Amino acid sequence: MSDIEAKEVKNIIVESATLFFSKYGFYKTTMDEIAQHIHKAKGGIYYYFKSKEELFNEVLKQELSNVKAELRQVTGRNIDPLTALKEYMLLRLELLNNSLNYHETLKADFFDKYKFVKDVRNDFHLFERNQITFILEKGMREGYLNVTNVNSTVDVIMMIANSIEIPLFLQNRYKEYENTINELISLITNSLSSNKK
Amino acid sequence: MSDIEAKEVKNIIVESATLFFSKYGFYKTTMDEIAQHIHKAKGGIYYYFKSKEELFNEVLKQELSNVKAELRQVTGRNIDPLTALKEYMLLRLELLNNSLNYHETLKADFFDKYKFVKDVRNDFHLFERNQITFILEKGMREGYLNVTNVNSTVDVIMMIANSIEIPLFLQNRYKEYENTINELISLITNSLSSNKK
DNA sequence: TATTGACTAAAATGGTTTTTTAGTCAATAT
DNA sequence: ATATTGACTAAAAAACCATTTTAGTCAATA
Repeated sequence: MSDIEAKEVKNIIVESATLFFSKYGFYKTTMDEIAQHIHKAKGGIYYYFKSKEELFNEVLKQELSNVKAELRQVTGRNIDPLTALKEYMLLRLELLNNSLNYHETLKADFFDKYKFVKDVRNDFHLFERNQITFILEKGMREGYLNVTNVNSTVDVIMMIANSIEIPLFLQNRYKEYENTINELISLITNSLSSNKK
Repeated sequence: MSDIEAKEVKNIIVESATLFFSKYGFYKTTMDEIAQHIHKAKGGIYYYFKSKEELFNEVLKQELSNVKAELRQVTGRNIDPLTALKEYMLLRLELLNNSLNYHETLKADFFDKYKFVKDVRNDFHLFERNQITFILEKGMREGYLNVTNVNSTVDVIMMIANSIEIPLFLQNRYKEYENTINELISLITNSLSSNKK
């Protein structure tokens, strides 16, 4: 079979897997139901993926890949850095709030049992670090921002962004915190802003 | 027996309970070992506390009461509000990092199973809200701070403070994040600072 | 009022069997 | 060769049952 068709099948598997992993999570999803849903034998999945973990990893990778693509659009636009940072943070939270497989990797039991998602998570963290660094450095060049140490500031923003994920996504406080998130972002941008105006 | 002696026994029970709860946590601690440790019959504990949960609640209450007492000293001192806020946040984290029973209430399984610690937690949150509000309002009066809405700002600070607890205390990232915490506090104070100097 | 210790009911634990499920592989089809 | 199948295995999960532990009670007692 041709490469294109092979890629098709692989994609179909991932699509089906995404469906089930998103709905039932990693544990409650069986390889059999993923296979049955696409009218294939379970063994076939193992022709494309060497394990359930690797399949989940691929699903997670694609999920975050979509998030990255959307976030890149914010960084790409030519707007002032404070607005960019604000929009980046808001969009980031909204997108991740809908990333159900990413949520699974935040859960405590998943966290220490499964190291196999580490690479995808690290990749995403690195991506975000780069995006935020890019925004801040642009802001510095153009005089909108006044930051003594960009790296340290990025560290702080990353720490905050990552820390609020658990209350927001796992404890279902997204609605409750909605207003405060806006204030949080204002506090951050206010702190970084030079008084150039 | 006199009130004083009764209070003594109650305190002894709480002391013993603190010992075991701190070491083994709520689940792994038995009422029997608490009783045996003070050479009393288990039934006796139920003369002073109506349940294991109530006893744990009392232990938690005292633990947080100590934290509150130490934090009040920061707020009480007559220093400039930015320094106060900084010291408050740092001390808060250090004290809570050592509050093992408080940590237990942060754990996911505890979180949704046990509502009985809700009051103590709410009380502590209210206390902190008051302390931070006090610092900010003092700062406003004296012209050190420039905050459009004190309540919203307190919301943000509370959200950040509470959010970082899980990575810090449950995921053991205290050391890893130590430098970043200082930067975080600088970011906050920098944002709130008027340019009075 | 305070304390005891035997008591109960419910939950936790341990061990065993059964079922489910991830992963393999030889056979087969394309 | 490249895919796909479905029966197979080993291991994990679930279900089951017996036993033990433990939270909580209470009548007796100091």
